[in-house]
Amino acid sequence: MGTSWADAVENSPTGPPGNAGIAALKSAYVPPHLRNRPPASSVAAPPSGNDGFANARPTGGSQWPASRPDYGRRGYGGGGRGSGGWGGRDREVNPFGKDDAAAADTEPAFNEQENTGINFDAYEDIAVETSGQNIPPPVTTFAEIDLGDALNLNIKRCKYVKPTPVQRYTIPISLAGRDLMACAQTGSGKTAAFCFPIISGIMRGHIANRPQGTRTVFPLALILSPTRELSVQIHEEARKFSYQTGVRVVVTYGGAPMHQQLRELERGVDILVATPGRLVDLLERAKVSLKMIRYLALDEADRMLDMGFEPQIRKIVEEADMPRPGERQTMLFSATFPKEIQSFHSNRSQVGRVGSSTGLIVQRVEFVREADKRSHLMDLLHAQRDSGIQGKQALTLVFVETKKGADALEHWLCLNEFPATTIHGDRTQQEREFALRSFKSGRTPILVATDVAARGLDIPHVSHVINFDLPNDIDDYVHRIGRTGRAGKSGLATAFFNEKNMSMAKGLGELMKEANQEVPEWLTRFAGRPSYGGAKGRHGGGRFGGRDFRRDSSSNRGGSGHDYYGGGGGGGYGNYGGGMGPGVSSAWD
DNA sequence: AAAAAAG
Repeated sequence: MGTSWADAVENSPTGPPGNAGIAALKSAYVPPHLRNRPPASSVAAPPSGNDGFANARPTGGSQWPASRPDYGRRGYGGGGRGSGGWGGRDREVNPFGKDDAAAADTEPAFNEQENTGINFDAYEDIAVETSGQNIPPPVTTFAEIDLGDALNLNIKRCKYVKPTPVQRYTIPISLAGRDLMACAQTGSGKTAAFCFPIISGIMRGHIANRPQGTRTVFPLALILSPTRELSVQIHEEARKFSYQTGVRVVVTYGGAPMHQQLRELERGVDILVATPGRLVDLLERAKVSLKMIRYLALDEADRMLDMGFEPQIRKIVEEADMPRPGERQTMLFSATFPKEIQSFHSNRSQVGRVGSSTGLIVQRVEFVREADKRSHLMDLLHAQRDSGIQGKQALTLVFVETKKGADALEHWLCLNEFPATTIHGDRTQQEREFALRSFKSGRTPILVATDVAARGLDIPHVSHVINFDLPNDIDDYVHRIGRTGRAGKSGLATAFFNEKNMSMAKGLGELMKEANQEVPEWLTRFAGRPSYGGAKGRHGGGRFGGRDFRRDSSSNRGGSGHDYYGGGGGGGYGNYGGGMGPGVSSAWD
């Protein structure tokens, strides 16, 4: 498999040694039965001197004071900074709405965690490993990192009391100007993890003047995500973090009229959140230039580096005017990373993993013949309706394989008086967004979805994920069930398994076993069949010919393993040495 | 083989 395009994303072939070193963290979710084991930490990668932006000069008299004494004044953002920032006449809408009344000073701290939606206690015991040379140490409080007054106030407004593990480890790394690759779910505070350093860096960094007198805009940071809804979600969060910092965040995505997005862009943009297709369009129309990009963040990075996105990502990262690696900071985030992506990083990489919330999900798998799926689904829905689970705030997400299948199932559910809606790529963007809102609000507490909803979407109160059709890739399964058990809450995931899913038997069984779930005997039996067992992982059934590295490393337990040492990306994976021995071979260990 | 992402 050609890796050069991904190398362009992540590596610096020409830069000085280590200049584009991917600093990251490695961590492992530790289920309750294995906790209280000391977290491993290894430092093995070659030096990474990518401090290109870490040592951004103090701003001196620039318009970007590290802290803004005027943050209390609404609608003021200090205009006149090229294409970025809020124009003086613009009034910045308060993204916190009425909640902001409680914003700062008087809010008592003791119950704030309640409101974050993140069950911090569930994260307390997560072991985190980092690997790489001279990794900045993790922090335990936001106070330890100087993000600036305005950003700190927004953190307070968000009612974040202390950083989540992914934030504790990645923020210092990012602030030090290092590239990183981190494995974590959105509900674990991932968006903040890459937004805080970007916002902080833009505020205090020295910003060269952006070209004037052109309608082209020059964002300083680019955040890419694989679906429109995810981009919208990231934008909403990023707006909160950047409120009254003077840093302007704009989102662009397809399926919506372009002129409105263009108007937003022309009002100034510092951080651009985008889906690849629309961004390519904007680049070709010269509406956007990437010349000034200092930060590139890929959310759901494994999907972004997937074959289907390759041409677009290549255009954006290689063929447009984006600064090369080493001249920009690159951050990759995903809940799963196939080993091929890791090998792209070669021996400069440091790969991380932060507690996936999968351990908080009860996983069940049931053998359901294709023809029985609907009635079985009906049984489940009836049961949870009767037991009151399907209240207003308990949502059920049903994944199916095809768009057509989604429509059909939604129709059937509605006929049977189950309030359902559907989201998939054949619906208009308006319909998609309406469906998502209707689901979130509980108006239609059943959402039938294709994989468009599998990744990254943070929907509170999804109590049940049903894999009506199982995916063909264990990573997709991990992403899908990650829609429940968000932010440290518990959730239920039910999968319908039948003879069409034999290729998943081994992977699913292993995954469930390692997550300390009850594995049906029949599934183990299927997994043991030589014709099915492990064919996928070993011979490349996945998109990358492999699976999430956690899974790979666990399948390497017995033997020849470690193909990542010699593997494709031109380099070792030696940094695994101390941190990822057999004893720590899996996320679920 | 399917889904997503431009119109």
